Amino acid sequence: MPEATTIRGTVRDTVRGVARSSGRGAETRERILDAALSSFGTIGYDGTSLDDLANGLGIRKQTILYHFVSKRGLLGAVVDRSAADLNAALLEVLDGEATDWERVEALVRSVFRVALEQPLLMGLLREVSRPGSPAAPRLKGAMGPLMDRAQAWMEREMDAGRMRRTDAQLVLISAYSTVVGLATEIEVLRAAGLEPTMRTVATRRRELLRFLRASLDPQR
Amino acid sequence: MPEATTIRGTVRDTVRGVARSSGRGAETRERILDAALSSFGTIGYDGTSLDDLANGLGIRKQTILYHFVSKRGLLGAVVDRSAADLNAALLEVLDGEATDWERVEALVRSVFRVALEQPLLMGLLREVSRPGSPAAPRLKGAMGPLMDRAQAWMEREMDAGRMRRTDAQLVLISAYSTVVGLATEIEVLRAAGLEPTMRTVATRRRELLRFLRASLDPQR
DNA sequence: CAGGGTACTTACCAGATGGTCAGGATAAGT
DNA sequence: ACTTATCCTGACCATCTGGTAAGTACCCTG
Repeated sequence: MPEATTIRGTVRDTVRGVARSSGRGAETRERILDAALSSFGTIGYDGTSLDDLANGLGIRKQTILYHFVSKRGLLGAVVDRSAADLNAALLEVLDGEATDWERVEALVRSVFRVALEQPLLMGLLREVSRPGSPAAPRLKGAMGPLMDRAQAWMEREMDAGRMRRTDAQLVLISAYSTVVGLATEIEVLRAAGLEPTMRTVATRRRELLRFLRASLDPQR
Repeated sequence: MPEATTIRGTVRDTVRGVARSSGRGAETRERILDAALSSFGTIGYDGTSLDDLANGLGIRKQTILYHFVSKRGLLGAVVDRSAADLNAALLEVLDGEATDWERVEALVRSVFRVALEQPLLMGLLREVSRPGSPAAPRLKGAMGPLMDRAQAWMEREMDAGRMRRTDAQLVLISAYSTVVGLATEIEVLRAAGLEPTMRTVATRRRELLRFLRASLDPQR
């Protein structure tokens, strides 16, 4: 399943640490990561077999293991890359000049843009957010610092009276769940025979913004 | 993992069709279903091994296969029973005397009550709502008629001018996703080291009601 | 052209998985 | 006492799983 390979990699290559030898193998490596993201995000980690993954790529399973050592290693790499994508999108906003509510709005729009470009990524997040997932700690490690930074910023805003005082972490988790829930919603839509449109996603985004405004806006 | 076996089965036994011979084996059958629901809803269908399931029950794997023929059969039975639980809760409201907005509110409260009593059920729904799931058609078959009925009712309300005219199916799917998303949210909360409280769930419920009101309330 | 690293493959394996088959135990019916 | 049906189990198996070991082909560099 080619799965609409959406335009990726704008920022990624400069972000990812090792930068990989960039020889011929880098392309294969990238193709494996794409296919793995797709598979993990839809049929899940346990449901994914390395043989199937390799066959779908016209490659031998051992090639995957050569690049990523183990199945868990592959999952780890996929999570790292995806987290880097999300981080890049969010950092762009956090380092931008938008302030107060504008910044919140920019953050939400940024995340939803990523979700639209790479719907599979949401599926991966959902898969990996489960407590038993082998990559749960890794995700936490990759996304945690950013979440902490966002939380700290929110609390500073609260101290300054520009945000209503609430549990910042709870609000963040709620927002995270909403975004990840997009994956479920899209799948349910498809199961019901409806192709998800921009409108359905926009509705969710509007609802999230409304929730955030109600939680954070200092006046009322 | 005993997993807080919550009070189940009030209505179920009268609902489930076959009623099973109710001999000695019925108890074992029920215990298997409980354990399977727990396992499928947390570590997923693929992540569940019949051997582990059986060991956890102090039983041999063949006993499971005797009762449910195959692993898919077991999943099907779990889905059927869970769908029956949900159906019973919803039918109670749909056959009740509440009307208009009161009825919507009663439906939402009813579903959230079930979600609170049986959090595992939401995990199962999420697992089974995925396109590749072997039980996806079964879930559709079990829940579809009720959804259709709800949709038809909403459209009658719209025709009568008691509800704002929108895409009823889309609203229903959105609500469904929100409820199922509870499973994800609870897991993320736990992963963040927070024990989910009544408050977090209540917030979600309030948000869903707000969304429904905004979508359906005829006056603005 | 020798040597070494990179990319990928064939051959192979130990363990786990879902599933089959042939029973054994117990209780109920005749 | 004989049968029958229900419930459960041990022995066994084909297949698939992730993973290892040992190559092969292809660069590049000295």
